[in-house]
Amino acid sequence: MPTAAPEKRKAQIRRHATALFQDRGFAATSMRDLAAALGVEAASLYSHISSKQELLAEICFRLAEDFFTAFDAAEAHATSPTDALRRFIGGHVRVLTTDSAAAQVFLAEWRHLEEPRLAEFTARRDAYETRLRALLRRGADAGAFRFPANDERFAALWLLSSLNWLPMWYRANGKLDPAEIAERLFTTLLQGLSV
Amino acid sequence: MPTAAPEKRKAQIRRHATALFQDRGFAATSMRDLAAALGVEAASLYSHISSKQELLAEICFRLAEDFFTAFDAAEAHATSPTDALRRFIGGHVRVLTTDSAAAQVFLAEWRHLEEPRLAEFTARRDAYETRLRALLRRGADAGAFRFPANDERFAALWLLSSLNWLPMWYRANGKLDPAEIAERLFTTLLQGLSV
DNA sequence: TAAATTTGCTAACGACTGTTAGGGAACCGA
DNA sequence: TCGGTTCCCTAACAGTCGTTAGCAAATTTA
Repeated sequence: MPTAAPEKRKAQIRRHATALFQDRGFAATSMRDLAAALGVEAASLYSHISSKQELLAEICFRLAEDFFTAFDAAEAHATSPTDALRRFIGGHVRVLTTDSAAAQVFLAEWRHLEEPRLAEFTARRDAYETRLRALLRRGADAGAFRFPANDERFAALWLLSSLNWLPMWYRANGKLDPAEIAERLFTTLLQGLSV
Repeated sequence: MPTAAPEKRKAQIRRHATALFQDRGFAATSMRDLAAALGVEAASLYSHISSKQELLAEICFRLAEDFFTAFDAAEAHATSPTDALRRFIGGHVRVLTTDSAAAQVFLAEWRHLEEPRLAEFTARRDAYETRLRALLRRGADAGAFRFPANDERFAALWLLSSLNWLPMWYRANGKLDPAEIAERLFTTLLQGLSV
C-alpha cells in the first residue's frame, strides 16, 4: 500500500513555510531559510515538494477551502438573517484564529501566486465576497440590517476589513478566546460605538 | 544657490518606487525593475538615492508624519468626543486616500525596514494607537461611546482595522470621494448594522 | 533477508541581487 | 567661455536565488 499517510514530512515543511512566509513574507523567504528551519539542506526539500510556488498555493487554497466550508455551515444552520451574520462571523473568526499564521499568509501573500492559480484564487475570493453581500442584502430586505446609502457592497468590504485584521494581533493563549472575540465583534458590528 | 528645489528627479523615483512596492511588494521589487520603470539603468539610481532601504524608509515615515499631523488637527478643532472621532476618521481616511499606493506600502511593507528604523517605526505606530485609545476612553467616560467589556484597546484595534483596509479597494476617480467614504464609515462605526 | 521507500547529502547550473567605480555627455548661471 | 551641477552610462563585484543531477544512508515493508 503505497498511499499510507505519506504526508508527515511534507506537513512539517508546510508548517515551517507558513511561519516563515508569515513573518518575513513570501518573497523575502528563501528556500535556504526554510531548509535551515528544518535542519536540512535546501536541495533536500525537493524530495518532498515540487516548488516554492506549490507551498504558497497549498497554504492559500487550503485556507480558502476552510472559509467556504465555514460559510456553508453558517448558512445551513441559520434561523434568521441576524443569526446568519452571527454564525458567519463566528466561522470566519474561527478560521482566522485556528491557524493565524496561515491566515496571514492567505490574506497578505496570495498576490505572489502565479498564473493560472492567481486568477483562480481571486475568483474564489470574489465569490466569497459576493456571498456575503447576498447575506447582507437579504438581511436588509427583511428589515434586520441597514447600511449607509443602502450599499451592501460597501458594507461587505467594511465588514471583512473589520475581521481580517484580527490575525495580526490575535495570540493563541491570549486573554480572549476566539468565540469571545467573535461575540464582541458581532456586538460591535451590529450596535456600533454610540451609546 | 545650490539648494534650489533639488528634489525633482528624486521625487519621480520615489513615486515609481511607491507604485512598484505597492503592487509587487518591497522584497519582490528589484532596483532594475524600478530603473526600467524610469527608463534608466539600475546603477543610475544611485546618483539620486543612497539605497533601496532609504526609499522604503522615506515612504513609510512620510506617511507616519501625515497621520500624526491629521490627528493633531482633528483634536485641535474637536468640540466633543463624538466630534473628535468624526474628525479623526475624516483625517485618517484623507491620508489613506490622498496617496493610496503610499498608504498600502506604509501598512504592508514597513516590516521590511531594518533596525534601527524598524524600532522607530513601530514605536510611532504604537503611539498613534495609544492616542486613539485615549480618545475612545475619554468618549466612554463622557458617556458618548460604549464598547464590549469596556475594552478600549479592543475597540481601537477594531476601528483601525475597519479603516485600514480602505486603500486596497479605494480608487481615485471612483464613485465615492474620500469625504463621503469617511462619512459613511463614521455612521456605520457609530451606529452599526442593526436597524 | 531482500526490495522498496523515505530522507538526506554534495556539487553545481544560470540567473538575478544591491551596490560601487569611474567616466562622459548635457545643461546651468556667471 | 567657464566651472559646477545634474544625469546617465558600461562594467563589474560578491553574494544569493530556485532548482536539478546523481548518489547514499536509513527506515519500512514483504
